[in-house]
Amino acid sequence: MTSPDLAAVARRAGVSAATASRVLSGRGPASTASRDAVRRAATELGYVPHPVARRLARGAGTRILFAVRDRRAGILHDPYVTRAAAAMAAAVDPDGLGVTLRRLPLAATAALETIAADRSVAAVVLAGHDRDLLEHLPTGLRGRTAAIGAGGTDVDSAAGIGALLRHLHDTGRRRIALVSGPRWLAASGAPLRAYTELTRAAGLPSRVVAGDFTAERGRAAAVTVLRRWPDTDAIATVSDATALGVLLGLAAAGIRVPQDIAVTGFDDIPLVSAYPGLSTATHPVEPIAQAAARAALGAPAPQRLFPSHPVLRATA
Amino acid sequence: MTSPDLAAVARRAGVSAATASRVLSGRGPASTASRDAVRRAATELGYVPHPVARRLARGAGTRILFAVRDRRAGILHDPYVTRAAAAMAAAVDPDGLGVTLRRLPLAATAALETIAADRSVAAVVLAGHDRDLLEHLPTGLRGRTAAIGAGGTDVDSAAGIGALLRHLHDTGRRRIALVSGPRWLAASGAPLRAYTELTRAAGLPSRVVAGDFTAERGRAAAVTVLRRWPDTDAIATVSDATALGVLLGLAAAGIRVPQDIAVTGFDDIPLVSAYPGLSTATHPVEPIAQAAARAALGAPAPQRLFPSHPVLRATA
DNA sequence: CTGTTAGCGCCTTCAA
DNA sequence: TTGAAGGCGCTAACAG
Repeated sequence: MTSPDLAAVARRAGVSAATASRVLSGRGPASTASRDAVRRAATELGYVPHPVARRLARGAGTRILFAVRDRRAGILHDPYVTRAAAAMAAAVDPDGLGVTLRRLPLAATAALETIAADRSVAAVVLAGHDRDLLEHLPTGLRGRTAAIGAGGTDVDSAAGIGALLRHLHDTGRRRIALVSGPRWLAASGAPLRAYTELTRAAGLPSRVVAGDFTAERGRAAAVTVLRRWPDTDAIATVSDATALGVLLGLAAAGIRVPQDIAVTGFDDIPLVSAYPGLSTATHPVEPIAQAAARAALGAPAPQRLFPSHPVLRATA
Repeated sequence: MTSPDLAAVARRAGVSAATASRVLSGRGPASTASRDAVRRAATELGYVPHPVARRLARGAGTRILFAVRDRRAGILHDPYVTRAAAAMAAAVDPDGLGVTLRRLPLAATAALETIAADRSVAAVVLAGHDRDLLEHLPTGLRGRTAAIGAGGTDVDSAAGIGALLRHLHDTGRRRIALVSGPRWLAASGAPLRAYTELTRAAGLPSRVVAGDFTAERGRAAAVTVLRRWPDTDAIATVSDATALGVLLGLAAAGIRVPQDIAVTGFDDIPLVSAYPGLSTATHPVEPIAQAAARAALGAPAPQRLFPSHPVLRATA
């Protein structure tokens, strides 16, 4: 009842364990004859390599570490993070690997050194990084690290948010505010640049408030916008959560959406955007996370930037 | 720069590797003297056991498999699943393990056999199971499997939903419908029983429609309820997603919430329940998932049933 | 292209 | 209580 090992396969195929290993792992040469013999023996015996033994022998780890840099301890409960983690956990299943989730503080260098020394870690997927972090990766992590977000596998947020901004402009909005992402985050750059370019090109005023992807900050941002620029007629945000907070803030102030102020989100999270009829743009988190996991494991990255499409509903 | 191995620790402590192993793994006898010597040597060298080697030697796997039984392929994108998976991924980090996510078809026996034979799997956490599945676990999985939901670690949904139903009754609702979970799911039983008991005790009519935790089915269920029992004055559901669908369905029919019909959800998902002001009950998914993961790994289960508290907002 | 020989790092009988 | 020896299952360097 115990599964056969490599030796059994080799014996049955009439070759040495080394040859069987070469054939089955696809590393190293092997004649067609022995290749066939080994393959046949393997299927006949129902041989399945032991992933743990394999990893140990190769000196490779057995898990992907999804490291999320953020100042909030609760970041690991964030829908974006949980979705990405789950997608990776499903993606690495065929490889016999697992996924571990860990938060990194903003000053993450020391933590990365620790990770580099952890022999159970096969590869690392980084999120919430800034430029500096990517450029100063520990030597031991180079070649087995991938990033989700700016500089790595990412959604084309500039295109998605750009399209929303253009829609706002096309529908007559002229005083558009943006609730952006936090400054410490590299990924905050692209949407901000898209906004800056568009407002400048269209001769619109620039009204930016920094958010942090939470609804709470969105709400506060809405208040700030109303106070600083009372004639604002649209508020674009960089996440559905932020947009939800903005909606709550506007509702509390008795402002009608979209009549008085239009609102857009970003992410198109199914349950979140459906109810308020949030106008937003898609964010294929799962494919991105899977691509990042594969890239971290050494697969050639087929795609760096995943498209984002506007989804217009009721709020803009 | 390469980390020290057990042999190095043993050498420095003046004992054999076997003794060092016994001390550091906490298995097997060791004199106080050698115990101290080994411990000191280990900390001095900054020794960290190699998780993969350890697991191989013990014949244990390196990952927890979170197996979710469901008929929908998209179940792995469900917020409940992703939250649980992420929580486990964070929880097993200290053990050097990882988490893998996999869907199981309703007829899951064969899949479980495969899992039992997978030597990379240290333990299994099961969700979406029915009674039969738990009772017919493959031998190889017994002792290293835990379940989330009925019969395992679970939220006290009967209490949470019971409290909501009582609230509905207390506020004058007398024709309360329930959109339940799917019949093939063991966890659907508790809320249904709570509903049945309450309606019977209060002499109310029983109006049950089966849902499946999706908003789409919630919407359909609302339509069904309106058609079959037009005088319904409250609709309780077993998930926020379902409740959202119900809200959308009622809105489409021009029905006012809560004036005409009150609506309750279950889960209290932050972003989801906030905007419509959904009245719901809490569901501590993360603690439950962590407890299940620990239980699967052999830790004594400290708690089987986690409390659920009603959260009253605008819809009921 | 192939087999032999050593590991990978730890755990676990077994005899002392 | 301890050490020696032999795995766990597979891979990699090295002759041949």
